[in-house]
Amino acid sequence: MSSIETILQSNATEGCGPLLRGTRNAGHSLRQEAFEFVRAHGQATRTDITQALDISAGSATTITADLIASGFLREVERPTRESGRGRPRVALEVVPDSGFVIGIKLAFRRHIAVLVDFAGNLIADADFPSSDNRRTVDHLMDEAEALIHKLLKSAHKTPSDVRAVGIGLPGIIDHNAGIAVWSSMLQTRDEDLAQAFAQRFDMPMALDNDANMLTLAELWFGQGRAMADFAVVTIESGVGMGLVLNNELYRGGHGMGLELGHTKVQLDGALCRCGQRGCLEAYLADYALSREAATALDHGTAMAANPEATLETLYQQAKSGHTAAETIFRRAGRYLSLGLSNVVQLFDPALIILSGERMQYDYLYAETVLSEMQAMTLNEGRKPCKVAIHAWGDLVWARGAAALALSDVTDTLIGGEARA
Amino acid sequence: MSSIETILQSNATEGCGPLLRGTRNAGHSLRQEAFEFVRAHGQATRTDITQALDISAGSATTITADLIASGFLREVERPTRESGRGRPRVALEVVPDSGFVIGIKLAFRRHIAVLVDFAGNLIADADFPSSDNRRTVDHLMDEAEALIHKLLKSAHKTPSDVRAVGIGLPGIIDHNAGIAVWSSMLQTRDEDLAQAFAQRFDMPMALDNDANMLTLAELWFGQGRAMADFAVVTIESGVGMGLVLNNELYRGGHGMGLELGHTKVQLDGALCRCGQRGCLEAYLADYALSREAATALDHGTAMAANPEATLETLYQQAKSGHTAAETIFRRAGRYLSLGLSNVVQLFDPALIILSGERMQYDYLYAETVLSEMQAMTLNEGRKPCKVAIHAWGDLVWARGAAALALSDVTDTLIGGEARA
DNA sequence: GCAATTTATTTTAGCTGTCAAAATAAAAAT
DNA sequence: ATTTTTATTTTGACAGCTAAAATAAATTGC
Repeated sequence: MSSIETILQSNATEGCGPLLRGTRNAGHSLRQEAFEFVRAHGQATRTDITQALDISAGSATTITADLIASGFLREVERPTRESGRGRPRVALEVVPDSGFVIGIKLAFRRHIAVLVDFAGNLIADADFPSSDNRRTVDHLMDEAEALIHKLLKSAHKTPSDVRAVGIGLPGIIDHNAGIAVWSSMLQTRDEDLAQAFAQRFDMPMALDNDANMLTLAELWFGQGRAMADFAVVTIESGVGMGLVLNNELYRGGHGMGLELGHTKVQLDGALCRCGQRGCLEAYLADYALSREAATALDHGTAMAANPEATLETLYQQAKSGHTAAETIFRRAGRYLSLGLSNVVQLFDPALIILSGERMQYDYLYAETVLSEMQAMTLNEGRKPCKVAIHAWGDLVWARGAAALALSDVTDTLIGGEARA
Repeated sequence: MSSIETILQSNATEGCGPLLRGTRNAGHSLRQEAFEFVRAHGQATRTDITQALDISAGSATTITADLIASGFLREVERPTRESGRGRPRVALEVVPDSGFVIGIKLAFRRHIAVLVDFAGNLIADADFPSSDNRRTVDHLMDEAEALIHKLLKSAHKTPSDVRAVGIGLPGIIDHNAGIAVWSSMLQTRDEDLAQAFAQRFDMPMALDNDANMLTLAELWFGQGRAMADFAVVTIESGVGMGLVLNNELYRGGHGMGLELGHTKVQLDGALCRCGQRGCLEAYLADYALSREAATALDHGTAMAANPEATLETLYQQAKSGHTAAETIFRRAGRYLSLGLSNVVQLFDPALIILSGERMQYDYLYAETVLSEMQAMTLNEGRKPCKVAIHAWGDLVWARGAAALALSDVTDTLIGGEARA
């Protein structure tokens, strides 16, 4: 049995959002818990709620009645099941159009946005061309504005239908403050995007880095839903990581995300974009592979139009037996094993999800890489960490951003004072 | 200004236990919160509680009255302060002898135990000789029993005075299950120590690994008290780490602790005790240094009576300018920098505390090591991570174990149903 | 088809924890 | 001695639950 699991498009069972939140999850009101339980399971009966949240039947009635009155839940028409005696349970579900949120991924090449309803359904998506250059905040906001307009237009919605917006972009992002401390897309640092956004739009906005978006997507729509602790690792232009601890995204002590890519795997090792030496990224990222291509391949072949094409060529060469090209991927694979084993050693997650476009280079996630990783982790009596590969498309990132918006809006709308 | 801070004996201000638990800490009852607030601050007035927990003055009265009636709190006699007009606040404090707990560190060479009262005061300590060999669970329990007897006798207490026991020992420990999955001290694996303990004693027992004990000690009595996220790194026979996230000890996804020592810092690197190559430990731990001593020093000098003596010799040589010996420490130092920078990169804690006996080898924590670590971490706009060195004695470990017992017993006694 | 049985949900009455506001206490200032 | 100030306690009310009784809506067994 392989320990790898490849999932192409996880159109999960039903519902969205973290499952399994063990017993009563402190911090939230019962009202919110109940709502989230129903949303997580797609549909659920009052009795289910009674049992899951460990509350009395009476409370379930009161709370759900309240949520129904507020327009967030409704009873399902069609009968739930046939079997069993006694009064049948009647299922509840989230009213999908009780609210909509937008998730946006800002990136080079193109920006992507999705419109998601309150039940987590994808309603529409849109994209917008993006340059490869650094830009001003103002320019970025122009792009976001155009993207949002395009999205809303295609879905026949107006800005007033949108309850919140989640935005993900690469770089070091202070989620709490809504500040882009540093981003490869911006010309300047410490930009207050929350403020910039608020000046143009009248919707709450949540900001985070792209790796966290992806992790949220896994937590809300993917395999992480049933998992209390897991890590997501992406290899793209850089190496990113997101971490879920106790069903919640962990953003590090200062709320700015984690940097697996700049973890050192070799003293005085390969030169990294960041100027330091021996970073994991310097062995794994696009530029790390393509710069070696120059040495391995003929100059003509190697220096293709752009780095991506170079990489593609290199991959084809390796596939067809070119020894030097093979070696390049081989080493990258070994460093990936090492990096993953370090993650396991330090967090002991139940699952690591490898995600991102570059997962197509199967040299990187071949069975050997995974088994090498297992071999490199001390395994005294622990369950070995599972590894899953998710090769899903570009929309996920934006869906993760939508999840961010969704959880924010749930907190304020369902949990907070303000009731619709 | 140096970023290092050396603390010899932190007889902190007053009180014990985590400070600063931001706003109302979900999960606990208000009653427990209030008790913990008073304990954390040594003493606190009702008004302090009102403000800190953001509750009404009336509630503060009710809750404290209840805790006083239960015998856990009492009013402080001597006036709190002189200044100010109006009715003076009257301070409350934990009744120290409303309960006692025992903390035990089981180790090679000697076991240590401490008796701590409910206010966190150290009442007594005791030790007991221990062999350097693996032993049976039964034998280990014999030793624990003897140690507990000795401790209680010296303090003129009986087992019935003890509300709980915390035990720390090296290895892979499943805290939740109370099982020693693997320990260097035991002959066999997967030993159910919780059960073995319950058969001999009539007190609740909590088990954890030694690095976590040390971390708890920092969280309860040391510098970590005011810190929501921090890491503790120890260099002893191995390299251990404990992590506090959100004011709570993080034990990893499977509750068995983290393994910084077996994090890989070099592909195909130095051979580690665990059988793998390139572990951080293989560059830092006692055995890693002393095995190189054989090469660096004269055979006669190198192979001293025991590894510790060897290490001591090596250190003296390095101090007095022996180049090879210096090189050994130098390299260890650089790998320490690397290991620490990886911790920062992955967890982004506000503070790393270096702890353990071996901190005396100041080559390892010299200013250069620290600055090298800073240089190795990507620092785009983040606050640099502070590093503190704690050179405190052997008792800390046991005090950490006591903290474990204390927090357990607080949960059940103050928070739970059972009221004294 | 009708009563008995079973399971789900709603109603009811009551308890607990918490709050706001008023009352009381204990000091300093005048 | 009186006023002012601040701390604590008392009081009355309410929100959020719960347990238990009542009601609903099926199935099963005659």
